[in-house]
Amino acid sequence: MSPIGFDHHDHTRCISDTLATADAHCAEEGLQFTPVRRRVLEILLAEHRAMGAYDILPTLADEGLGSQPPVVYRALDFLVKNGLAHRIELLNAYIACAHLGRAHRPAFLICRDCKLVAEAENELAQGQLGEAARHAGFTIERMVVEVEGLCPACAA
Amino acid sequence: MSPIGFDHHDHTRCISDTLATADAHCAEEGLQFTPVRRRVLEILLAEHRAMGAYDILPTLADEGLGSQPPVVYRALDFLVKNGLAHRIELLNAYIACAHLGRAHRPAFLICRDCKLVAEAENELAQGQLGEAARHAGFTIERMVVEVEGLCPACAA
DNA sequence: AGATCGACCGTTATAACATATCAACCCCGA
DNA sequence: TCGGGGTTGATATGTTATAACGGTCGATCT
Repeated sequence: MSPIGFDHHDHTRCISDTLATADAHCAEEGLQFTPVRRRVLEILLAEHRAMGAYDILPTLADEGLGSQPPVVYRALDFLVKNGLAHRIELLNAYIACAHLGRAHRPAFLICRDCKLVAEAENELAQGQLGEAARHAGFTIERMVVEVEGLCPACAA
Repeated sequence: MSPIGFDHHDHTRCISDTLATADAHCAEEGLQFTPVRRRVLEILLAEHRAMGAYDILPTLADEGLGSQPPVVYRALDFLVKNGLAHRIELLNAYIACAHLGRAHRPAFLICRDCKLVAEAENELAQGQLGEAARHAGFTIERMVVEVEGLCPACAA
């Protein structure tokens, strides 16, 4: 699985495909993919960039889909819980999942300059860290792996 | 380097050693280890647990060392910048460095139950993720690795 | 149909975390 | 003794996140 985000790709396609996959996934799982939730995912998908809840809110409000923080946070919680989006802890922000449908432990490459975020795979649980955790008797439930740096475009 | 935090150890010693090392380090580097900064590190050292800025503030205020948020945040920034403390992004909180003096890329094991935090070493830059980043042309500057789960005591 | 339940949404208010700004202070070196 | 860098004090404000409560709507049971 290669990082998605910094490379060029057919983004219109990328959006519609992901939305379709999300529709299918929710139908399969019996999840309610409501207008607010769907629209928030759509807004996140517009760019491979993390957005804060308060960045999303005005768009939602313009469209009469809820104008108060809890509306966005509830939608984001739903998306994150069901693997349709991820939270970027370094930015206190959210991003659409780029590997929808595939089980994965995500790792993020975050450009500190243009704020673009790429999603890669982390193999950490298998490595020395997983070993150290097991040795310490620690039960791993969730891993946050975020790398800050410069994307190819901004490095140039 | 083994994770520090879940195991039993002579904590009084752990505190005084770290403070002494910090004193020496600051003297060497020509850093001003002022009363506020030293006291904040001391407060963080009291437990292997992450503390929010607003947890630290009252203690500081009681002692006449500043009673407003910027005072704590400035001290925390100093400690983090100089490797005396780390910020835990998952918790929006801060913890004293447990491997003071040794160059390291920290990884954290965070117990979601008792909030104890252990500091381990992350080997990520060498693994597949580092490889993927290089392949994507991404320049790594900072890595955040935080693992949430259950510590041995809470799992029992 | 009416009762009931669960999931979602709207709204108000507030909690928790963080920073901008400007003035005052202190030490040290020119 | 003057000036500059770094630190602190104080006020105000910005940003992110949640608690709490009530209303709506559709599904299900009787």
